[in-house]
Amino acid sequence: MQWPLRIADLLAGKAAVGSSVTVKGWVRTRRDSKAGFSFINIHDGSAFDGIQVVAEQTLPNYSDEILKLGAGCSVSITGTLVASQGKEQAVEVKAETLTVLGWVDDPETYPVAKKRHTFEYLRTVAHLRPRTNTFGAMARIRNSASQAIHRYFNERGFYWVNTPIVTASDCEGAGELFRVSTLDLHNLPRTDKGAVDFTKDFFGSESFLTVSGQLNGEAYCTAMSRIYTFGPTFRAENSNTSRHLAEFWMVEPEVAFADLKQNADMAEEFLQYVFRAVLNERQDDMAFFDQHISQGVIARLESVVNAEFVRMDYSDAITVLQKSGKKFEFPVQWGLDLQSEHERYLAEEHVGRPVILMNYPQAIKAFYMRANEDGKTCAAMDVLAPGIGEIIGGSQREERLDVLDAKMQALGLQEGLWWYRDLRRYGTIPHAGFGLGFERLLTYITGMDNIRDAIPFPRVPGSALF
RNA sequence: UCCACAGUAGCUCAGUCGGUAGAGCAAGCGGCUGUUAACCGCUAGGUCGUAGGUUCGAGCCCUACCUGUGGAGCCA
Repeated sequence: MQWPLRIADLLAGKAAVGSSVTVKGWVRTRRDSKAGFSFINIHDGSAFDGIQVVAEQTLPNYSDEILKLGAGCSVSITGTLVASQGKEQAVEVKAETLTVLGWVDDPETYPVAKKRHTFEYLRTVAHLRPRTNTFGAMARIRNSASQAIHRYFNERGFYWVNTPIVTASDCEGAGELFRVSTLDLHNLPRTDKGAVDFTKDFFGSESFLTVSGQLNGEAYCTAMSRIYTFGPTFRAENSNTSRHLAEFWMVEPEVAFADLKQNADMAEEFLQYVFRAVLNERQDDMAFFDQHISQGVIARLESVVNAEFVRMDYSDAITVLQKSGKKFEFPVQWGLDLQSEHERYLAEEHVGRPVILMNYPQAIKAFYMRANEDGKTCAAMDVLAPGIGEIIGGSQREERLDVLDAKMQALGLQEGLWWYRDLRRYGTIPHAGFGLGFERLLTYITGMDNIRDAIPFPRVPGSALF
């Protein structure tokens, strides 16, 4: 199939000046010259910039259509690609025909006017916000990062595994789960004892939306050696912050025959790979974020790409915090989890770039993390990034059946997760992996403040609009 | 869930001591110009988040609720 050239292609010089081209897209602005022509800026989403179309008054529909074009109208233009006389662009299209495909029915109330809007307002018109500079740029960067993630793993022999969205185990980890059910809430089936009878439910048992693909991922890891998941994840926590979504995308690699050190090395290489790809592929969009959203984001990413991440043991981090002389709201003491303020101090002030903390106390980490020889800590790691805190959490997994059994028994998990236990009964191996919140990665890349602006249609407590 | 702040024109906001609402941008019309967040002029645009209450009188004071934002907790 022969695909038509996009505006990005025209701007990149893929059509010769003087050749006939067709541009289809949406009007951003129109400026008229009384010399008898109009400038129309057209965007089609293929690049940060649009292309300028010059429409002369000799066009048959000039006065009754072209002079009425405004932001949001869709058009198809055929004309000649010419060198621009203006300074802001190299080429423009001299229109020979301009067809209006769709008008804006009420320009005064068109939600995405030719003016600055707050992100807060644009969330209320999320179906139209991809037409703005910021959200168009975000959509392209999101895609670029997604593709880079798949490429990184593919080039290293990983298989992308599609783990289930619906799960029957409510013990995948901490966190509130969304219930999935077809039972009639107004007329629930009951057991003899009066409890809800979930054997009558669609799946024959209580079921939920997944909070992580990791446990299923481990099953494929212990056969395919290197796998990763990249898909939606759901948390029903009532978290109202700029860093939380009820529905978000998570990347979870799982590597057989790997230990914690290799896991940390992978996390670093992975982040650098993705950052480098976005910096290369989306220079136009990154320049916009750097200039208008968060000054210095490009330099920040470049420094992360070029510098080795600092690695630090949890125990040493505690010492650093205690010796910092800073007054923290929450106590710093070995055995306690680190608070946002502590993580921020370590990444932003003490180190100044991403830092990988390793070997946390077992008691504050998940049951599947491998117990260390000291009997107190486990092979867990968190990658802390300046500005957002924890961006990656991972660990070497507990592969010893007896050690895992002891932990699962204490939590009452061995019945529901019998199959997870089987992975240690049948050819167990050392393995490790991590989880990365994709939208958090995007806020870090772009410098956007609110995670709701890093996903097309955000789902948060109290809102599942669009 | 907790704490704080906010809700006035399509959007962003101002509104003094409680006395029946104003600007900028956007929009419409006109002017000017190879323009580029164009510029200049004119016009239109409001049940002040909702429901109660206090008062002769509420955008303003009080109560409740709703919604949004920031921070905390939980986490990715």
